Amino acid sequence: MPKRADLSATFCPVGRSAELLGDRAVLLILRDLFFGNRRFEVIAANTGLGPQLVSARLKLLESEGVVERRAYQARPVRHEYWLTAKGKDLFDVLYAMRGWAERWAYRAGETGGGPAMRYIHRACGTDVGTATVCPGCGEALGYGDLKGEPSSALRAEQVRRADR
Amino acid sequence: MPKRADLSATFCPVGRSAELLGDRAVLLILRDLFFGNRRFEVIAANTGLGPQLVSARLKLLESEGVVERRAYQARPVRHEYWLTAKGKDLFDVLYAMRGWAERWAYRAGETGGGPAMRYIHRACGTDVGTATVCPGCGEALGYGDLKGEPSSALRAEQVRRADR
DNA sequence: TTAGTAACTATGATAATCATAGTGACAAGA
DNA sequence: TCTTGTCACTATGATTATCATAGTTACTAA
Repeated sequence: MPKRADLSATFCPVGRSAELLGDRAVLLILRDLFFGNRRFEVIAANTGLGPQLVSARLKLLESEGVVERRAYQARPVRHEYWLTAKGKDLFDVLYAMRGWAERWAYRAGETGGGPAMRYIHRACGTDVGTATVCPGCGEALGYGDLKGEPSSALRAEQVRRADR
Repeated sequence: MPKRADLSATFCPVGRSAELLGDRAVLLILRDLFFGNRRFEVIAANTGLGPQLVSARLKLLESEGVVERRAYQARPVRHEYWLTAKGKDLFDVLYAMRGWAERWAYRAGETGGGPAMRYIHRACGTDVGTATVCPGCGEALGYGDLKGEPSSALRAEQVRRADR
């Protein structure tokens, strides 16, 4: 294909986000980062993406200020990838995507009853379902307020992916 | 590139959403549909996408049950594209993308002071900023609760795009 | 008959992606 | 020392998606 169209100049905010987020590799890597996976190999394995794509996207995310590289050991120098404040602020987007999928993208009983990924409001312990406001205490929910727990089906899949 | 990897089988809800939403063309078309643009040519012009891409993505969105075709005239038969309930439920995702862009993707003063796109809570008239809960009355905000108003810079861009 | 409109389809050049294999820098054990 | 192992990548070639541009279909209106 020819060079992908550049959306960074548009005044539309969805267009500007789409420049970065309208890419499956970026979304999958962000998901992993929110999940706590910070190592290159772990991200590559869990996303199923090839190493050149992971490398290219992490460089892009770093240049956009969404991710930062931190050395976790010298000799040999090795790095981890951490979300910046700008990166953490993308939580709402991924959480909304997750909510939509929970409501529309599963056949009945596919995950064994509950949601594929359960979220608990840390402050009050309520299972929030797919809400953006806690149904227990009425507080608005953002990154840090929630504790995610994958269903057993999802956990099993992650273990399978790690073994490769 | 080779056939894009299939994410429809993963148990991860973000992965399932990314299958559809991890694509700039899809996001731009959805944006237009939420904006009220329902005609093929209008969408093609405003997104800047070529007609084959628009055609392919609208077919995809229709097959996913996100969009439905409605004839708006017979002789010659012409169709418009409308969001279904499943489609309208994607509002939270696009609204979160917009919020993130408003907070991070503009240089100071680029839009002339305010946000690129302003949202007003219909029920109480409050400008909600980028909140998911109305700062005026405390209600949770979803599709239908909000009235969007593009900034003058964004309006000007839309007019420019329409003239082509 | 000619021009116009809306919604597409066809064609060819180019670039992004996948699968697979390979590299560099070091540590640990035999 | 030699081999094996780990982590984070880079290199290569086949394949396919995308862009730009032009063309098609089915009508209406002048």
